[in-house]
Amino acid sequence: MDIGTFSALAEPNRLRIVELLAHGPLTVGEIAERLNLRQPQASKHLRVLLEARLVSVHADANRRNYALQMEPLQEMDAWLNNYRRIWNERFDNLDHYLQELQSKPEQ
Amino acid sequence: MDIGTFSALAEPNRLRIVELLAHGPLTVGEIAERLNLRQPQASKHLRVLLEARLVSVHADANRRNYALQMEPLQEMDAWLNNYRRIWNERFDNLDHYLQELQSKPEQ
DNA sequence: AAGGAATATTCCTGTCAAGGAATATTGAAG
DNA sequence: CTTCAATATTCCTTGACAGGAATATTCCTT
Repeated sequence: MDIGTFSALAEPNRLRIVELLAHGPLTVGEIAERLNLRQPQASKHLRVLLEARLVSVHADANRRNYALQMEPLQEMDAWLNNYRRIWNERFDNLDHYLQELQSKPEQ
Repeated sequence: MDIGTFSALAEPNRLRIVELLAHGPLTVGEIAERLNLRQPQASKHLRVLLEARLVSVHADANRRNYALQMEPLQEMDAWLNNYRRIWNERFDNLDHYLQELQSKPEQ
């Protein structure tokens, strides 16, 4: 698991940017406006997200369109797989326990 | 999505602690030993993980057993759901594209 | 060529977090 | 009650990072 992903998402404004870009690519100005950020800060946060490969840029003349990149999130997803096993096991144990209760209803 | 989870995991040693605890609860000393950390740093990192609810403690006399807690990871999992939709869509699009190619093999 | 819009970068400052070293706490055993 | 083992906490220093303000860059328009 690449820690850069966690670091990038550990900042409130950057997390909001990611969630905003989930609905489609946006320009720096649009992001700054919707999140009530000053333009330089928006740029800086986007730079960090870019280095974490969480977004990509596509220059369109004066403007720059930032789009969400799924790879780091997919990596997170894959990383979580190890833990899903664990919490499923625990759930299974609970399940077995409940079935035990069912099979001996009045004890 | 709780940012505290990302912040806690954004530190290499803490991520390693979490991955270590995936195999079962451990004591502070065991964690420090296996990760080549000094005991105070291990304690401090565990404190952060505790505040992020990523681990729980169970005092056993002199020792303290730390165990992984799944809730924050499950929350991450739920948060990722929004994005799984997106990358599945894109995969579907690619899929359609490949089928188009198949239906017009020699063009 | 000049001006303006969109964006990036730089400099500065304050805050926060991490590691090292030392020390405090807690519990068990003699 | 003293000692020792396991763990937590404190103090200190250093480095990273975020925001503000100002400035640089790039590209379009006229």
